[in-house]
Amino acid sequence: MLRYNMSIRPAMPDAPGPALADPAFAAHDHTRCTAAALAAAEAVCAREGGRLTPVRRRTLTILLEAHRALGAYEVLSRLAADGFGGQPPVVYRALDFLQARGLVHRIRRLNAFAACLRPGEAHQALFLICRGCAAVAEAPGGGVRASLEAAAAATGFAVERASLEATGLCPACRGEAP
Amino acid sequence: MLRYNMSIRPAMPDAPGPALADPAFAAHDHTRCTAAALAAAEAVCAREGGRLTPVRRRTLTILLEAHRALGAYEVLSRLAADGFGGQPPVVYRALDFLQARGLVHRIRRLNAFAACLRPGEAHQALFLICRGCAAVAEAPGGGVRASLEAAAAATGFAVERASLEATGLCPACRGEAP
DNA sequence: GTCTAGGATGTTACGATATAACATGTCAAT
DNA sequence: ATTGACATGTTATATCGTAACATCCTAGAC
Ligand SMILES: [Zn+2]
Ligand SMILES: [Zn+2]
Ligand SMILES: [Zn+2]
Ligand SMILES: [Zn+2]
Repeated sequence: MLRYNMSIRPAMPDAPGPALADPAFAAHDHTRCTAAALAAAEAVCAREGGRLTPVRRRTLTILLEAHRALGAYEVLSRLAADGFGGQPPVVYRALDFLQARGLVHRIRRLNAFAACLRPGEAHQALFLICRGCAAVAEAPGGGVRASLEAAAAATGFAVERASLEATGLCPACRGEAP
Repeated sequence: MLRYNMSIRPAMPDAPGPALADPAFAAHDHTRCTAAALAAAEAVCAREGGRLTPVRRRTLTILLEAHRALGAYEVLSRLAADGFGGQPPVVYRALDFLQARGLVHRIRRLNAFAACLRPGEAHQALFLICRGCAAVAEAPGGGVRASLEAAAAATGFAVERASLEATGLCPACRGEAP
């Protein structure tokens, strides 16, 4: 198990903006999770239909490699740098495709997108956004989702999709700035 | 108890867009809840500081009277029609003020704002957004919030604010289009 | 009453995010 | 080869949100 900031992206401050999205602010082997996610993406497309075309694949790998939440225009500029069309619809369409298959999540509080860390598995994402370091973690939100459905059922509402996002302080930032 | 569409806004189709925000898709006396919310707003300002100036008061009553989620520019155009400044910062500042005091909620999935239905009471809002009729209900989300905090605690994350929003079908629309 | 400092509002200008609409291209099945 | 479905490229524009600065109002100090 590798410490993310120590070994995976040692010399890439990568400017400010929404940051890391890892399982729960915990370290992990990033190259491995990227490869796994890409393989899962192929499998999902094979199963659910739709082709993982070059733009779509590149969009996904951009999000996986960045390993943090990126704005659509940030993704777009990287796509353009790689020779793909540089207009907004290109990236929004790719993101739509990936979102529809659960390979990418949208984080509404940030107007940003992040690669899913559990592609292929049915799950409810819960995003924890640190206001100290801008890190974003995708945590399992199954329990929260169940609780939400119970609350909704009390009013007769049938939940189809839920967005669960919280802001606060990650473990590291709690120590620094309590 | 009055049936909202029958007696409160009988002749006002009010165009499409995000719709009603009532306690749980249930009917209620709207003039009463508007007056109560305004009184609560005065009390909150007296207690927490800040003045409920004309623009701010009017912004709040616009949301209360619309009784649904409104985009900032929708609110703005109504403010302008009432003689208040017609520039975006006017409405965004008023909305910021009201949000900071819990008198208005922001609904991120809709890029819209709705008057709080429990002003003055500490509470976690849970928004239920119907994809059939675009109605929006603010339900009590205390239980969901507790569940979310438990999930976050498992990763050492300290939750400060949470947005809980679900899309699905309201009771009425479930019957019509199951 | 005047002065003054902080807060509130008005206004210009711009930045950031997202989509509509249409043209073009690709590919696999007939 | 033809065709139809899907995918991409491109132009233009819609929608949402903020920075920065000028002006004004108001409450307390004197
Ligand atoms: Zn996920
Ligand atoms: Zn942090
Ligand atoms: Zn509320
Ligand atoms: Zn409905």
